[in-house]
Amino acid sequence: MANLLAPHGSDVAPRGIPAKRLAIMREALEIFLSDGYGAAGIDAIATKAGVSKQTVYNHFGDKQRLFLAVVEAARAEVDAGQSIDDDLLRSPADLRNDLVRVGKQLLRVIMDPHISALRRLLIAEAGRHPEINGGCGGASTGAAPRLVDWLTLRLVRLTVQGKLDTPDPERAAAQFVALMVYPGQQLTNFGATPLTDQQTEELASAAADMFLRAYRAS
Amino acid sequence: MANLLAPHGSDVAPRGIPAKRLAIMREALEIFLSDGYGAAGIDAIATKAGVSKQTVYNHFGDKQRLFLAVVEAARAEVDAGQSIDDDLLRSPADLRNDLVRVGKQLLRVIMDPHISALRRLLIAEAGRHPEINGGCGGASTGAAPRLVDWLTLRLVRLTVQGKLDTPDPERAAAQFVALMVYPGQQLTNFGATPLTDQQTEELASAAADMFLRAYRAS
Amino acid sequence: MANLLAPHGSDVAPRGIPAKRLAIMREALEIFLSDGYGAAGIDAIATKAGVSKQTVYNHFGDKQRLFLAVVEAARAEVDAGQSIDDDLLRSPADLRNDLVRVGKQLLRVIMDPHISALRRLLIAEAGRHPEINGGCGGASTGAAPRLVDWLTLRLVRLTVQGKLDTPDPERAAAQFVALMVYPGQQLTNFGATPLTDQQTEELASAAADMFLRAYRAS
Amino acid sequence: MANLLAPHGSDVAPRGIPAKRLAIMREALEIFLSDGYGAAGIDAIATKAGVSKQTVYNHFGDKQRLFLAVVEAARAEVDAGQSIDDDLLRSPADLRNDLVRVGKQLLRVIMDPHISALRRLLIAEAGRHPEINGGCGGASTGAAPRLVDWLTLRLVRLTVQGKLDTPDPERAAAQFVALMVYPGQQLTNFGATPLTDQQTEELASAAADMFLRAYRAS
DNA sequence: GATGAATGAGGGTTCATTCAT
DNA sequence: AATGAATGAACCCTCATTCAT
Repeated sequence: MANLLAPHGSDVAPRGIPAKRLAIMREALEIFLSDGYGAAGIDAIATKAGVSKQTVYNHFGDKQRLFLAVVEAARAEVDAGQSIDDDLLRSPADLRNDLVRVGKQLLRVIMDPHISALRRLLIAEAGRHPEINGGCGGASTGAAPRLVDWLTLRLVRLTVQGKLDTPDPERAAAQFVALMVYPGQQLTNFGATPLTDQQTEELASAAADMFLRAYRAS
Repeated sequence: MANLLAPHGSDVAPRGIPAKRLAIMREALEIFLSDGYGAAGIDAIATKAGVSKQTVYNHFGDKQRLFLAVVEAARAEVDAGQSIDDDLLRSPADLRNDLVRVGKQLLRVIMDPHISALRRLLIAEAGRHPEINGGCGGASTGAAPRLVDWLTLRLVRLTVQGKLDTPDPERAAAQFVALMVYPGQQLTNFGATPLTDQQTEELASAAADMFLRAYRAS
Repeated sequence: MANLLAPHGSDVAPRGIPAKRLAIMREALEIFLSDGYGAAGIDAIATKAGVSKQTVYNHFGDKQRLFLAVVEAARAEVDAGQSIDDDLLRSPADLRNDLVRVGKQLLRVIMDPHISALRRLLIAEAGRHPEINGGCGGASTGAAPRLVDWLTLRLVRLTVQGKLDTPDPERAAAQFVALMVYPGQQLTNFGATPLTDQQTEELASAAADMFLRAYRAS
Repeated sequence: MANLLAPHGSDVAPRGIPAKRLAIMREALEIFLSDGYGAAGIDAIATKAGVSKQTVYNHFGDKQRLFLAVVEAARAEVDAGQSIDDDLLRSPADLRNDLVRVGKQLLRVIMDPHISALRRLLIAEAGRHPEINGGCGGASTGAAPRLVDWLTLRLVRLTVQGKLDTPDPERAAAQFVALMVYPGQQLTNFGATPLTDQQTEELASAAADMFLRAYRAS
């Protein structure tokens, strides 16, 4: 995996991607994230990547295509990297406790500074670069479809086990995410400022509490 | 009120704000919203407002201060303009029905194209312009604190009436908003594409259902 | 008159044309003439004119419009500046001698290095800048319609006087010009190398001789 | 012969010229003619010729040498291709008629769009590329020395036959050409716009008429 | 002989900003 | 309070050219 968001250490070109191309993408992502599309300068990207400006153009054609390539790669990497401790919610002794722990992990993943920055960038440029959305709806803005899928599976199992009563498990999973993430984004300006541990705890708790009030098997 | 988001009709300067200053702010907002801060050009703003470029500088000092002034005014206007039908959830015969109607109105307000565009702009620039947040936390990014306050009041009353059981009404209100708005933003790329009537209906229904499962008085 | 082709002395703005604008035009003409449109650089023009590059753009919009403005002004100046000794061919004692002297003056005007350079530029860019021709046909490429008119008048008068027999004086005038100018251009690569005095003499003589053989009254 | 100006059909390399070299020259000529030397891009030439940019450099060294090679080949081809119906002016029953027909053929050859484009290019770049003129004077700018030679021969013969009286047949031939070609170039901006049939007819007639007035044997 | 990758310099153009009036 | 003219820096992009293969 390309590891675009990693520190600049690993110069190994992963998928046969030439090292220079990778370097360009890494620096481009960093600059796009911090400056936005409009204020990002090809010159700065090239310099930071240690290549000539024209090399950037040889590889990507123009600024917009560079942007799209970088964003696509970053999104793929984010999607691939998200995961939650697989032991949770499997056969929980303390259901609320597991829910809270899942919630905290979800928040840590979704509110991760790099991911949040990417999300802010995507939100900002969505209107100006329609190609940015691969038809997959809002999921593309950096939400966590894979996490929702993972959670859905767990809810189905818990419902079968008689511990929950979720008439529509996928919807319930999405609701659990919404209950935490939305206020989390409000509190942090979409990740611009970090979420404290205490806030994380409170958000996860509140979400778990409402979730259990609504869906715990009676 | 300045009416920045209104069509260019009313040339009357409201609160003693000079007409030219108002024109500048109006056009600046429009351009900032459509192009973003970085790509917006003072020249274009001045031209569209029918004034000299230097007049813009005379009034606002520089681009950043113009941006902040415009954003602040727009936010104030948005905050002042949000309202919900005051008859709802007062003493509802059909509680779920009222909740759904409140939800739909909330969605219409929050997902309004102008407001969404402003929110996207704020999210995009939040990291680059720290002054944008006046210490009021996430609320400033276009959420609806007033709406939450309004809803909290209703929930308190309904709980007193014995129709609901909300241990923390303010939290419950915020949760109700989150349940609708978060998926709404996901579906529409934060308002870049409009929400259909059917989607609105479904989001409000799903939120009301979960809300009632969690908080209806037993 | 703007005096674009003159040495850089006279900083007086003639027709209310601002001095900087005039300086830009003067240097632009010089660079366009020596480098051609494509190779001419706005940067060099601005520097030589002692202004900022942006000032050039403020005045002329873009390179093409600058080019057209400069060419138009130069052409107007050339058209206004061409003249021939008015005593010639008035009531000539020695018709051939006057014809030769007119021919030599014509050649000197038409083969003037500055004018030739302008003509080469116009010829080179005619295909790429259609606006360059003001509908006046080939005359616009730097030929000498005014000189032809002047000569036509003389031929009419001489025919009336019975000294010539020109059935179509305007055509005869144009023919006299063609007889000299065409070989003159061939010999000098359209003015890129100067015409020697001897060549001038021979061309004028040959043209006069043929002209008289064709049109002298019998 | 290289057939540079022909449509891209014949891929046979004629004189042992490698096919790729020929393709490069062909496309280079086309681009030089349409864009001029300065605006022509090696990249575009290589792409259109279906070779790598470096191949162009391997063959021609640099842009200037490519330009000179191409121009030289094109000029050779033009010189070789010009010819006039050999029956004309041999022993004409109607001298004026033959002269007019010769004039029209001359005009068609000299005002041919490809040849005119080449002439404009040569005129434009003559000042910047001194090597362009192989010491052969004005003939190099696309005039028709071979045609003048051909015509001279005819005039000598007609003078011997007593039908004409040309004291200097070569000069007379050049004059005949000048009388047509110069106004033809003026009318068409040196071939940028085509000459109509009627214009051709008129030019040839006028030239023939003056020519006969001057040189018909009395 | 042919290529893809890379380069430094420069292209035209627009930026936010200031000065004189 | 408002303007037109001017600026230096930076923008994205393309140029002719070379190196390693």
